[in-house]
Amino acid sequence: MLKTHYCGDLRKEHVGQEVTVAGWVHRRRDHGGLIFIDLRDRRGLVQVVFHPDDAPETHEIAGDVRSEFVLSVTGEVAARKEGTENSDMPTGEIEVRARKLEVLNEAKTPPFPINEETEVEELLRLRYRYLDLRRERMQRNLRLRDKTTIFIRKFLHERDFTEIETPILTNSTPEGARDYLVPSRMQPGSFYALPQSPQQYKQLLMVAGVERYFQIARCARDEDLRADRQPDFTQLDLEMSFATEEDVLSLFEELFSGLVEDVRPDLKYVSPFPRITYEESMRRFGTDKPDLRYGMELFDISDLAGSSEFGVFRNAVESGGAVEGICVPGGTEFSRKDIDSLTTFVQGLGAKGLVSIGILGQPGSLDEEGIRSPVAKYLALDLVEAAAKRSDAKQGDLLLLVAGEGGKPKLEPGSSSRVRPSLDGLRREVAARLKLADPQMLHYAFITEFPLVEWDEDEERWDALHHLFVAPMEEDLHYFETDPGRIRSRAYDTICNGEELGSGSVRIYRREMLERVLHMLGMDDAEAQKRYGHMLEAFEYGAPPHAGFAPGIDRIVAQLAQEEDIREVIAFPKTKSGAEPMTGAPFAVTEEQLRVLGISVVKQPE
RNA sequence: GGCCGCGUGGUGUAGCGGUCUAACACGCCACCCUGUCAAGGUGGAGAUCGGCGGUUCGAAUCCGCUCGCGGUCGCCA
Repeated sequence: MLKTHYCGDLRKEHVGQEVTVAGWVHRRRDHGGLIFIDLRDRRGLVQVVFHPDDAPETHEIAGDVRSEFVLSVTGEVAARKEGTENSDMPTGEIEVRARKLEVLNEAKTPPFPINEETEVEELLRLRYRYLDLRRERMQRNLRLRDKTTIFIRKFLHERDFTEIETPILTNSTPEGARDYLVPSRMQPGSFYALPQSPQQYKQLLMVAGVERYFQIARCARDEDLRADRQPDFTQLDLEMSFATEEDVLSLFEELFSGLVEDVRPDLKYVSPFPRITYEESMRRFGTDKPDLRYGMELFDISDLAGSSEFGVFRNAVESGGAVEGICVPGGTEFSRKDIDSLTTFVQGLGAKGLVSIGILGQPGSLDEEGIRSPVAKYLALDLVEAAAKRSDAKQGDLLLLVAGEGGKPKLEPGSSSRVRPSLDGLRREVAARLKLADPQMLHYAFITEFPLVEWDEDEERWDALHHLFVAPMEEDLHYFETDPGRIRSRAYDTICNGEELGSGSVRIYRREMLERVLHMLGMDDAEAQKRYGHMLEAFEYGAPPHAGFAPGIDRIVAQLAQEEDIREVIAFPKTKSGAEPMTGAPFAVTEEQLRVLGISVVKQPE
């Protein structure tokens, strides 16, 4: 090695030793005579001093050194003089008195500061990702990610799981997200797909008798991106034979708890993890991934609003819609402008509007003076009292209500199916404005009993909500022919702080059941055989009951790192348009490359 | 694909119709400086305001289109 010690490791005990350290120039302080250089490596910073009297030539070289130069410095570790110690640095009690300095490489002035945590435009950071990753925050995140995967592997190996790799070049998934396709040269016109998840392989590993499998698996889905979605991402893929929901959920509760204690012992988490059914979650929070760090649960006054004088409410209910709301603690403090902006906000989510009712008086004995609302004159006092009671409103709280009409298309503003999504968004927005969520808290929970299928309006057929291999709940099997939308599945999600971390289920492991589901989704035998023949066949050879789970590593690490965006915990992420600004991917291929593959590119019509 | 936001020296921001010959901080360059640690001091270079078009006597500032980035809805089994 070109160094004997890491910069950040030097301490008082090294005083008197001659060491060679190597790293990057973090900062230089040139006093004309004395020169100080903070040298940085992966372990931290150490101050190097260049005395003109100690080594004049070395001192002279140090004068020409600039930020991010790569140096090798040999010298003696010395205790700092009385009064010049720096208690802010772990190495602050000592310094290296440079005897010899070698410039291993020079560096241009970086396009953004490496030595401080300034916000820099993300595109620029990605273009120079190798410099961005040199910064402390990114180094910390990369290490945290490493600690996370180390923990997971150790935890699962201790429980007798086997890590098994599955193919990167695989088959297209007929259902689900859009595939990334890879052309086959040897079979022109045929394509591989990158895995959206190793779902089928892991079930086949169960048939193979592995019993306990996991993989830290790379996956790819060609869909539009978000702060929590990258085109290629990593998930912890896991499957267990002879397991029930309880086995999987308790395993993951233990895993997540242990993980927090191992890598972020300074953060809090809830124990035990709440388990909430899908139906309950939708009713209480309007979403299947609620942020449980604060209250403001939804309340429903549809039953009362139907007889209201207020046309917006009455029409909503009479058309089969709903009137629901949340209660903002202390919300009467909101200004007219605050409420206007919240109205605009929910309209963006498909609500027709927002009705606000400030509770100025004491609930239970409200009079006209006791409520403040733009539509006060249409609202009967007993309706407001009832709403206040259901939401447990106190004096000073603000009720925010959204009404939606039934029978409208799902996405049309004012549709009843926009009520809960709007209130979910509103709840998050208000919580963010009032800072209701404890940033030190990781509020994990499990959501269970998802519906098995949902109606696809465009294709006019039932579609698997999760995927095809989710086992339906035994007691709902009779709905298969009568009311598929009511079939509950044995699927579950893990959520944390309002984000979905991953999902899983008890699987179908019998041919008949898979066929039954495929038929319900409108697939005939020939089609089923063509697409899922290998699964149907495998299930005929003694497939054991099994269940699995697949949480996203990127999201888990982002939360542990307290980052809002998974790009902050991915070494080389892509922009929203799927580009990778450093390498320039994706790129235009040559005619020759296309010819070999038997592909011709059609210009997109304008 | 829809909607919303942003795009000003190397970086982060200010300016939002004329006095902008574009300001501030950091960085950069030069000189001074032997105990600093976001060192200090003095001086200096550096942007025509993402691009195109329009409105106007006059545009960084207003409008349209476009590109890029981001957020969100659709989408993401």
